[in-house]
Amino acid sequence: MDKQAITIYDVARQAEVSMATVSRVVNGNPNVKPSTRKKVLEVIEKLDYRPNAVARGLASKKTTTIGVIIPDISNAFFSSLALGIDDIATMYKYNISLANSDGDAQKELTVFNTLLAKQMDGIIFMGRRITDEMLEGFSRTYIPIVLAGTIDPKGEIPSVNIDYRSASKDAISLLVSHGNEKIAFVSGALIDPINKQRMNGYEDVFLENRHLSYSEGLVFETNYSFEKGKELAKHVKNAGTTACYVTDDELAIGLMDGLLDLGVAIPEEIEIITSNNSALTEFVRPRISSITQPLYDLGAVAMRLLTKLMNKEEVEERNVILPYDIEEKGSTRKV
Amino acid sequence: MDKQAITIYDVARQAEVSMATVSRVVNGNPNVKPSTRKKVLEVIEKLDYRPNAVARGLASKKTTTIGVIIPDISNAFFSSLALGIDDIATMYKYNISLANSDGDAQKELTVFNTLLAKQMDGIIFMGRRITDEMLEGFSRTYIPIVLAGTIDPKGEIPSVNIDYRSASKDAISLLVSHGNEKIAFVSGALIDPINKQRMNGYEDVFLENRHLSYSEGLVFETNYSFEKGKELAKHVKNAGTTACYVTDDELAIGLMDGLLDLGVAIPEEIEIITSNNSALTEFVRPRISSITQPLYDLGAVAMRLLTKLMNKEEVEERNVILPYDIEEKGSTRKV
DNA sequence: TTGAAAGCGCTAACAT
DNA sequence: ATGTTAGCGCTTTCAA
Repeated sequence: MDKQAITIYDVARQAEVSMATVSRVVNGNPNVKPSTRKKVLEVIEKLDYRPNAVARGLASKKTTTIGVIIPDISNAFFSSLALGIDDIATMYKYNISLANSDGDAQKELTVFNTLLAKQMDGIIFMGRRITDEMLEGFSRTYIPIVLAGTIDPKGEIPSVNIDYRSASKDAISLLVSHGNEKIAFVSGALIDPINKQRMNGYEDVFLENRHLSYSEGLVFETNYSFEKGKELAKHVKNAGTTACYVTDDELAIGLMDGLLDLGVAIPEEIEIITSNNSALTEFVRPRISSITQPLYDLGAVAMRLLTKLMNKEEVEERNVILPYDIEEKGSTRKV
Repeated sequence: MDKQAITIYDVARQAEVSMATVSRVVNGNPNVKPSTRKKVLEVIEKLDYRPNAVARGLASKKTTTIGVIIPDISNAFFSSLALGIDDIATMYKYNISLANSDGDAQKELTVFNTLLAKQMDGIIFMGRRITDEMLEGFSRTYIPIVLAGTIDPKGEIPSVNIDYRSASKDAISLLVSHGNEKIAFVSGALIDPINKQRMNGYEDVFLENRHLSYSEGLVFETNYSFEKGKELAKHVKNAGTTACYVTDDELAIGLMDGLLDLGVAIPEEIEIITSNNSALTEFVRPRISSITQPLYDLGAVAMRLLTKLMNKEEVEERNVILPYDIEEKGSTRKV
């Protein structure tokens, strides 16, 4: 027996008005005489009536719910974005349907489709890589989609990011300015567009500093995890590098931990700079220097952009680039 | 113009069958002749028909969506639970509506109500404290609710937890067995039921070890954050304690960092043991010893319990207690 | 300012 | 095995 037995019809009957009037009251439509509004409100109160959002969604074709596809909710980077998304969504009275994709292409597609079936008003997609199938799925629907902290190589989907290429270039240039000549590039999958951009930034540095020579032996591709970083430590050390740019914080922390185990002094012998400046970078000793991305804002702005798209407002820029900075902490030398 | 213009009716017409038959095919009802099933499937494919889950929800009174209320999505403890919830939810074909509450009582109430309005089939609640209003809200609805990693002092709401009292007692007893006599209890809000239980465990230790005397000066109440832990370091040191039990990992890491800054050797001079064994405890040097809670399982089991409740299956135990353990790492001494 | 009535797209008896 | 027919609870013209 559902307690949710009271419908708009019950309220209408008891208040001796039509369903339409109740609907108007509930939706704050001004075209209601104050006295009848009052009467309706009283009955609503008395009956403890709660509008059924599903019925409303069917009738109005709006669910006031947006879908969020996230690779890993327990990952500090993405959950920070999610927090920003949630805050702004709440501000604009939207709810969030959250779906973890494990970064699995098949699962992304599946959850995307169920999100569509559930009539989301919009979708925010986060992922390290976007498959062509996914892109095609995006283009086959008319509901607005925004990428947060996620790159569409074709630049067709509205998105919010920082300039990863320029950021990594700056980070690495900083290391160059410290006199480092053998700088390692420690990254997650190089096929990921975001890492491709970072790699471009790495290469840019060589173009500007002709005395440096690019060496494949200084590029390390692995997975985003503490353990992988730790495993990599000896290879990084053996490569004779004196500084590393790392594309993920956990990876960077693992790398540093491994290097410390090998007796390497950080930052005296090897400098490290990472990419996300998540809280983790503040928890370790020494603190890890990092590119600072406005993680929360990346999510918040993406959500704000989505609201505009959902309202069919004009948006001046569909591919938003947020500013970054570099925070020098304990894992890089003071000069 | 919605691309989602094709309805079950369109399919029915083109396939020259009734809506009911299409519905049967879509829902895998076996009472359909293979040949007509095939025909319907073809039309579905051709038209790229996707069932509207909102309409289905209205008609069937099931949304196959569950609500999840979480204090902070970017907190390692809760997001680990969320991951477990999501995995099992996906396994049982449920979607998740996620709502961040900031641990704010008012917001919890608000999101709970919108979740009800959106006709969730069930709700998983996580929070550090449950207000009476919230409890009353829970009791006013018939949809199943499960608490994950969250304590209802009255024990009325189905829940999944570990035995926090016993766990903290064990952790502290370990510190006693190392010869410590002044053991600090460093906690978040003592009013939170979970911390009350831990406090009880702390007190239990004194009952069993008459040579120890309880002192208020050894109980530190603060907020869950790295900074607060760091601030607390000097007070903890000045209190002359030689060991601390901490109820939160970030707090513990902050405390350790602060103590290290003060030149205190960990674990030689002060031992630390924390409560959640999140990945963070592995990132710092020394590694932090911890009670190990099955975080993922806490969420997974809660979700599994919820599915049973939603299916009106008999459940033997509505208040599930999962096992814990203690992992001795670098912040406690080997004996 | 209010009401009547036609859907929204689907499910679920009930027939056949 | 298939079709008919009511709804599900609400919004939204269109009239009045």
